[in-house]
Amino acid sequence: MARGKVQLKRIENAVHRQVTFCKRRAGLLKKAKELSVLCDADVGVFIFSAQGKIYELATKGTMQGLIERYTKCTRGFQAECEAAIEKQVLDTKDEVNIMKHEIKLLEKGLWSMIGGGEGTMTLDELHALEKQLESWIHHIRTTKEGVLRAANKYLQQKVEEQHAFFDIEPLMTNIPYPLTIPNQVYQY
Amino acid sequence: MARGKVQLKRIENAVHRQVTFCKRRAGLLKKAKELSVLCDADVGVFIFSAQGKIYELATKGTMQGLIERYTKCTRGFQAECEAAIEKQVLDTKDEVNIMKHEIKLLEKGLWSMIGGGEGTMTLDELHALEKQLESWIHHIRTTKEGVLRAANKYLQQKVEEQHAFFDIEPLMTNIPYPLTIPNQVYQY
DNA sequence: AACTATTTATAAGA
DNA sequence: TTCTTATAAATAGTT
Repeated sequence: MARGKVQLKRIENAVHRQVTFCKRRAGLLKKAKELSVLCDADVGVFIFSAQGKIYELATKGTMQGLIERYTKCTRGFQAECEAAIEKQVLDTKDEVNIMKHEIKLLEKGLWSMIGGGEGTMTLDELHALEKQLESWIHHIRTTKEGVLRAANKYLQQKVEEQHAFFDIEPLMTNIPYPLTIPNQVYQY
Repeated sequence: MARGKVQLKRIENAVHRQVTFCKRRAGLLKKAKELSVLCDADVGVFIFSAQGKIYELATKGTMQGLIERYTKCTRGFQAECEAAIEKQVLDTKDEVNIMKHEIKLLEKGLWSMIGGGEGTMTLDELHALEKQLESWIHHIRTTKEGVLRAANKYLQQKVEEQHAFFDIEPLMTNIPYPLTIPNQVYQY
């Protein structure tokens, strides 16, 4: 703004442009500070140079603080961003649910194959099923000696508990029970 | 800057301050735009008036875009937020992977049942399968009183068998297999 | 909101 | 970069 009007377009000469950038950058930050002081305003300015370097000014607190304040007040755009993220998360959760369903189906397949039962089972069917499971476990346990021995240790304790626990009156019912298979997360 | 030097301090007269705010605000945003055009820089400016109103300028894209860029370069608070979101996503993906593993396990178990053998299963897989079976049994035994009572009758027999079974090889081993059986509450 | 006297910012040169 | 200086631009006080 001196010794020549300025054309409002990119300065082609690189040196000239760099010099102008330094000067005007300083001027802009100075103006920002003046505005904040004179008029009791809070101003945030950040400048990315063409080389990617950042110059910034926050007239109150930190730039992050001002940004948070800005974002809180603005809400509109960021809400969309968050909605997009949320959607992605929900999509993934949908995928999880689909997989859970798949797991249920597989488990049901196992159930059906083992017990031959449908959605509800009678007590006798449950008995049979449990026997099947027991035998399957037994089969697994006898497969590997190490597994077997380790299982023994557990079951010897368990048997004690079962004695105490199951010594209740052994009444029978024929109420059919809905068969829901737990979704279990395994730990090793 | 005209007809009197300016004191760099808050303008006390409210009207005067408001007028100056309007003028200088416009000037600041103009300077910011000029800087960006002339020097090929990206500038973000936001101004909170004393009344809490926001005035802003983003010379490229949106203010949010610039803020994100700023934050990425700065590695500040938002990085933590993004990390938290990322963690949530990764946790969900972990869950997916666990479920995929579970599906494989079930498929394998199913296949073994069909094929009549478990020769292709690893020890760990056997363990997991066993846990699943245990949990199912546990489910059967604890879910409904009727089931429990029915199970009692069976288990009272079973306990005898187990006694006989475990009396064969009653000694402990120190093989470190994880043997915790999930004590799980099932929902319907 | 317009005007204008001045101050301030800064383009060009060194 | 920094300084200098002529000049453009911004704006304080006024209307």
